Amino acid sequence: MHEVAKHVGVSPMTVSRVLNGDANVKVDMRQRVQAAIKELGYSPNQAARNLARASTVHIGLLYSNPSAAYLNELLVGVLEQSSQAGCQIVLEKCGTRNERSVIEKLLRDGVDGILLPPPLSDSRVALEALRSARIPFISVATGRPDGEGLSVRINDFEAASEMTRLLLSLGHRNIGFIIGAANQTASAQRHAGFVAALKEAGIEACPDWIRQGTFSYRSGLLAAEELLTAAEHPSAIFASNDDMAAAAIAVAHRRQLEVPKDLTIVGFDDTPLATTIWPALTTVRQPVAAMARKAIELLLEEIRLRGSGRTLEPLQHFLNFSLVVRESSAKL
Amino acid sequence: MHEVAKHVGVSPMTVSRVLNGDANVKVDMRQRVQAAIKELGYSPNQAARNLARASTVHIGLLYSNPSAAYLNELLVGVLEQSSQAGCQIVLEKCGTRNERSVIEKLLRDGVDGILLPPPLSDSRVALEALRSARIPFISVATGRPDGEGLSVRINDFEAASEMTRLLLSLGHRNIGFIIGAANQTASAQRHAGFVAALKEAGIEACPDWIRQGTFSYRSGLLAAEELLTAAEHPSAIFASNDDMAAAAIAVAHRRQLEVPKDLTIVGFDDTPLATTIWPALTTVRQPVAAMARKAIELLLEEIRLRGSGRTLEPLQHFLNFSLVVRESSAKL
DNA sequence: TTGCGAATTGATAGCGCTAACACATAGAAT
DNA sequence: ATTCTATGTGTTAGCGCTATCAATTCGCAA
Repeated sequence: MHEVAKHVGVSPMTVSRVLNGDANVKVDMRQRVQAAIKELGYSPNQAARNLARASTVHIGLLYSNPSAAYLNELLVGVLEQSSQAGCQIVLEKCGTRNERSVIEKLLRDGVDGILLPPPLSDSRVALEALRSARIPFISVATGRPDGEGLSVRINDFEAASEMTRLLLSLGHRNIGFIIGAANQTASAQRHAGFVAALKEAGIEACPDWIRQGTFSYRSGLLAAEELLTAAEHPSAIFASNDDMAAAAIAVAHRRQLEVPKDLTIVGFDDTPLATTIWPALTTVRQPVAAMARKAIELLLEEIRLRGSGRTLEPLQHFLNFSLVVRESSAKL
Repeated sequence: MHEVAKHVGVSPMTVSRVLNGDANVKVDMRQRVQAAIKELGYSPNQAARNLARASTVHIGLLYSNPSAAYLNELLVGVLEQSSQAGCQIVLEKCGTRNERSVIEKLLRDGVDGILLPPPLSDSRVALEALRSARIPFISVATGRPDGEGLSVRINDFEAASEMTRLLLSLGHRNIGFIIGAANQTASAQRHAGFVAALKEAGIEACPDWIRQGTFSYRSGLLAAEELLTAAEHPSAIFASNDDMAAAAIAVAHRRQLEVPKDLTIVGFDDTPLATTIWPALTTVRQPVAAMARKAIELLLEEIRLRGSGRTLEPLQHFLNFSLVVRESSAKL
């Protein structure tokens, strides 16, 4: 840092201020410092920053099994960003009934903020507990209505619409849909996106071909069973996540239906499962690692701001999804 | 730390020495200090240690997609241990052909040690590159013969034997086996464990019912297809990992065989997939998170030792596996 | 007994950064 | 013109720990 300071001809303190985004630095000063930082390839020593600040930021990561599919990629993103930002992650597993007590444990442990992956990001109890504790938190991949704190997500509605349009473009008109867990807002948005895209194409969604699931493989099995039992069944099934799509494939195979020759099946999320099974799933890719990184970044900003009395305004940060076409979909 | 020092009536330096396992501390002194540490609930500030040591230990974690099943749990363990130990993790993804270049990149980035999860832990190329670079490394879940550096693993042979004994105890005598990828030593050990347990029960393994797989779902599909096509098929199939077991279930269902009523299928690893599918897999649980923690711990020790010229002797650390009985297995 | 090396402990000086305050300078208000 | 405030920058003093070397103690041979 001294190098940088000398190079610009200022005191190290000014460099520090630039690094920490202090408001009281002249614009051209800031730019000169940033230029020097880049030129010298300087990167701050996190250990020293933490030591000088006399505290390391601790971020609680509350995860629960149901979202195990995300966890993998989420952790990759969290690990990257946290080691880069020099904050510590406190992992805590939590069931569906003990959110409150686990959150209280994290608070006792002195975490400075909490990261909430699904399905916790949609848990009323958890959100209530966090809000009343007035601790900064951010939810990942939730579909909560705007204005309720920080979140990082993709546009589930748009993603589902786009996937539906893909199915339509493949010639499918009779499309079955398996809705996700009712308690997760993303489910409703995906469902709405599906219906909207159909309507856009002048097709009325057939209620018989829409089944409620819970995001679990088991629920996918049941839903697909129903969809494929009818004398006349859809030519394509759009499941709200990969687990249920995988289940649908299993059911299809049991009924001697070839995928994708006799039936197109697509999923959502692009979890490892999508490429494990055969045929590999056509699905919607969520950039979970990137979402995790962004979430940590925003959360740290919020924590820093709170420390100085201010606060980040409610913000939904959207990341781009993408369609991944693999072997489970085909032209009708 | 000063508190502790005052409490014992020594200088902080002595406390530091105890913490770092310095050899030159009298035994009773060490004990008094440790007692005080425990009594006062003192825990060292990692940021300060890293700063004072003028360097943070960086551990490279080289992962490749094929082992995605482990990754999740592995990362949980890595995250916990690394934040506790105050070292930084450098994640690096690597394909099957570019091990060498990725390792070189990690070395250029200045990592102090490397953690090798499967299947990299069995890659000759990777091991060779690491050995010639003389960098500390540890492999997780490899079956390499003894005397080749550090590793943390379970006893694959024993685990497979025990699972086989479980199948035998359920009354199965005609047991099919799907071998794992030929290039991973754990595959051979699992296979050997299976054969040994059969022999122990006075049964000769039937070559027709042993198929080579590659740990992939796809290979499991092929192998199971062959095993179940024969007029007389086994009453149980033991797949060397969960992916292949899941594939075997899919094949069974396609052939209208109920699992476990008509066919018992068991896996190995207890990946998330085991509980995703239905019926949930009876499998062997590897404590991957614990293995990761232990690996980080050993690796740090080795790095520290190398710094002072010594070195940890080649060591295979074994952790306990366990059998997890779920719905995919039943009495004959 | 004296002396000497080894073993053990203490004192000092930072590691790289930032909080807190001190100090300029410029413009606004009086 | 004088005082005041806001803004920008520099100075000082650590954050909690460890490397290094100095100081002390101890055991034991001469």
